[in-house]
Amino acid sequence: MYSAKEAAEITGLSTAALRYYENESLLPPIKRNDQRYRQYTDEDIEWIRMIQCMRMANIPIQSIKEYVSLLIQGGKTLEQRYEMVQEHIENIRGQIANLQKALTLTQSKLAFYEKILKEPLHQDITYAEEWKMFNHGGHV
Amino acid sequence: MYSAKEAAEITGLSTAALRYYENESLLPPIKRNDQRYRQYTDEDIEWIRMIQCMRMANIPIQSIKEYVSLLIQGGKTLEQRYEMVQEHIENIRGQIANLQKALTLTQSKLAFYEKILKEPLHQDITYAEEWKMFNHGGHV
DNA sequence: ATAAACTATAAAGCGCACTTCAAAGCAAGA
DNA sequence: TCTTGCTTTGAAGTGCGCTTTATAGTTTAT
Repeated sequence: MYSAKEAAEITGLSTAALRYYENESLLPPIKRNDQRYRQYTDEDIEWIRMIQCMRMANIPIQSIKEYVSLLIQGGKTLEQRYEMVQEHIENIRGQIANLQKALTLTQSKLAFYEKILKEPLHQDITYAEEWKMFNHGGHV
Repeated sequence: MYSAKEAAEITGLSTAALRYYENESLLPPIKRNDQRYRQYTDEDIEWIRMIQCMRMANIPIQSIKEYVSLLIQGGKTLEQRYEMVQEHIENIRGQIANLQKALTLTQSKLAFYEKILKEPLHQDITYAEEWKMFNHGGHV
């Protein structure tokens, strides 16, 4: 059993964020002691980690909420959850693809800068020319 | 030369977003015709595409602004820009790493669901158990 | 007895990246 | 002339994901 503060330390979230998640029904209602203080179980911590994983994938709070709702309803919602997870995967793949594209372009930019730092040009390049230069293969 | 509407169509942004970028100095001041309407040049469009690339990498407006400011100042800011681009690359790599991690876990989840859909369990699993099951290798 | 440390709640606030609104102007076509 | 369509501006509004604030309660140490 962990206090609010401990749960926050373990997960790296703030106590406020944990309460926010609970209010938004991303977490089940956390047990309280007779002082009405929250007592997070190991299962709660696992649960929080799952939410962190989903947040890491930029899944919106609302979608997590829907998923959690199905999960709590149990076995008969399995197919719906299966479909949601498939969509999440597609979404993550899309994000990765975008980032890869941006990474490639940004690396070209870096290479371009490295080249100029080594062999300085004796003439300034306009902003758009610079962009074109690495975006279209080094020719203005 | 493109009207506001055309520039919006070409880039996929809204005219409002284009004005917002201009106000925030992500774009240089766009030329106007004698009706005071904006006239986007091909260079402006290229410029916008660069911003879109940076936004795709989740680079905040403020950072783009700083980068653009250096770019407009020209050649003597090359090293600063070089460093910024390096940081952007590290940042993008970090984002990709996070997404890869989330993707792996989510794929495990999908595999877990597929298995259960084929060979149904005759007992419900609790939420945290389900998570543990795929997160820790299939054992509760 | 008092202060320090932890907790609780509801409500308001915040930073970001836009979007929407309201009021106005110009220009071409019916 | 009047409507339609495009544009302008500043200001206010929106949605998200929390954070901060204000107020209050309990327990432990000094």
